[in-house]
Amino acid sequence: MGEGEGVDYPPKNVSSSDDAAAAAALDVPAKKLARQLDFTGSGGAVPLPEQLQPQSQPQQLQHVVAQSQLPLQPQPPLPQTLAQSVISPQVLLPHPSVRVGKPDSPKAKSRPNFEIKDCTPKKQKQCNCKHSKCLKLYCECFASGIYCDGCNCVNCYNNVENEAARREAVEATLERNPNAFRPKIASSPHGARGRREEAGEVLILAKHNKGCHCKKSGCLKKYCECFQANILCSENCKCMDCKNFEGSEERQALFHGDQNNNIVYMQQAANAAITGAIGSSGFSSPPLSKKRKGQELYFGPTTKDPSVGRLGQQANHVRSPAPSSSLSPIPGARVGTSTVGPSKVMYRSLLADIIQPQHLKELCSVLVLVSGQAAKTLTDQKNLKDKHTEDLPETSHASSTQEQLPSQKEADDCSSANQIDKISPDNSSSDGADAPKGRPMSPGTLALMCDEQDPMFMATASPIASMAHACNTTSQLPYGQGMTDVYAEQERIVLTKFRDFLNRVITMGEINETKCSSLARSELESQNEPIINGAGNASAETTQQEGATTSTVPPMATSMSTTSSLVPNNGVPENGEAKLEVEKDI
DNA sequence: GAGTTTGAAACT
DNA sequence: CAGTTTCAAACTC
Repeated sequence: MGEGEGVDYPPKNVSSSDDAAAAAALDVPAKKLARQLDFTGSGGAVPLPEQLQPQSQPQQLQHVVAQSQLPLQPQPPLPQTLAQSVISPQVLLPHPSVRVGKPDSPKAKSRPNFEIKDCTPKKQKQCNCKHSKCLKLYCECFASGIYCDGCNCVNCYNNVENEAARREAVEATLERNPNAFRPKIASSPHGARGRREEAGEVLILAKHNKGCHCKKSGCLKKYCECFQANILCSENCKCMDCKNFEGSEERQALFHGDQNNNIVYMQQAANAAITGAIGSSGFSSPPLSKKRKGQELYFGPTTKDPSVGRLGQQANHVRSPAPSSSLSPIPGARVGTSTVGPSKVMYRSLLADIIQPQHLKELCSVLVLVSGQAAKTLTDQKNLKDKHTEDLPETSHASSTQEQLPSQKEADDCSSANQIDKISPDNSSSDGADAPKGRPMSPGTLALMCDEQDPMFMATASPIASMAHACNTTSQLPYGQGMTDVYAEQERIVLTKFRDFLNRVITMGEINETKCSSLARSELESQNEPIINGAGNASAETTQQEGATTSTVPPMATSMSTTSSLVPNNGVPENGEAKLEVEKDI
């Protein structure tokens, strides 16, 4: 069924998109809304772009609105963007639902929309609005910038048929709040290096722009936008009796007690492990902007002044995570290395100490190098091949020859560019916006490049992106298949190398696991005490590892020193140069 | 599935 | 800007 078809919606007062009719229809059911719309319509001063024409296609309209109102806003979480840009055909705003997602409606229709979260298809939200006509922010679809489609709403105007009314509503909403359609959740601008993903949390860094105002839910129910977005309450919040802070017993109990969350928890713990593996400890320092509501008591429970209470909480919490840990009856739930008491079971990533930041840089360098070399090698090969065929009667090969020559130039550019250190995060400015000038990216890649502004990510991505950019300043699509092959080869090699790297990491982790298991087992035997850490039962057969439990695992630096080994062989450069010389000779 | 609770959005 | 009302989602039974 199509968008806004009668099956899903009650009979509309307006079946056409006639503006006047739509406006009239709006007047019928709710004068408030009519007034609201008149208010904006008469204003005419709504700072909406002139491109916002009634004749605009929905998507166009949305892009226009989006561009006007969402210029520099922090990007929403990636999955949302992916969902919107790749899947949803009725994308209305590029920053749709940073509004917190809504779980599947129990009344889900037979043909639900889908969105992708973490590459997992998921039903799109479906509203149940009755009185708002889906033209107010009450409506999650409207707020997310999407048309209602397959929703259970009544008297819905958030569809193509009522585009005029909808547009007015958008204007009205924007007039009230220019940021109404902007993401509610923003990544912390300072969290890039302080990033830590606590077990049971996904978006620790993210922060609700406006903050919640919860009073009774303790911010531990989905009434709370922060909780629903899976982020901690921040200093932006004005909530009361908040339990959605780092170290909260209730919060941890919530995550740990619910068996349904176990899988999620494990996955997130794995994320934490991976994240924590970068650096010297499993968990890095606590986040800087987390409050501790329990300490509001010290400032007075009615303290609503953020400048006092929040900051106080914040400061207190930042300086001493230990108290919260000591308050927590849940051992090992999540502890920083500095907060672990002797009786606590400390979780430490099996990858701790293995990967160091410089290793990532090395990895990036290698990937860039390999990619450039692959491009050069491939184009050289093609060139040689073409050179040979050039001698033959020129027929259909002419075009392919023309393809390859510029490609060769690009390859050269790449190789030279690769000699420059492109690891610098400063180069991260080459985001998706540059993509049109550079290498055509897959939608997914493009989405990644566009939406992920995490400096760390960009530091990783930028080399490839900048390389692609640097390599394609002179040519692009016109050269078609030839470069496509090169890109494919580059991608293949880079991914292969990255896979190899990950395999190494996994191997190192497994070694650590084995040793930890042995240690746990030995302690178990010696102390006859239960080991809480799940690693304890990992392998009882690995007793041959006993005796080496105190030895340090070979640091990743060792294997990373073989980062160069990620390169197929060190002779590749020479090889490439040799081929280059051959070409010059030709 | 109906009724209640909750907090954001809208309104005064 | 604070207080109130409206609204729809979340939640409970």
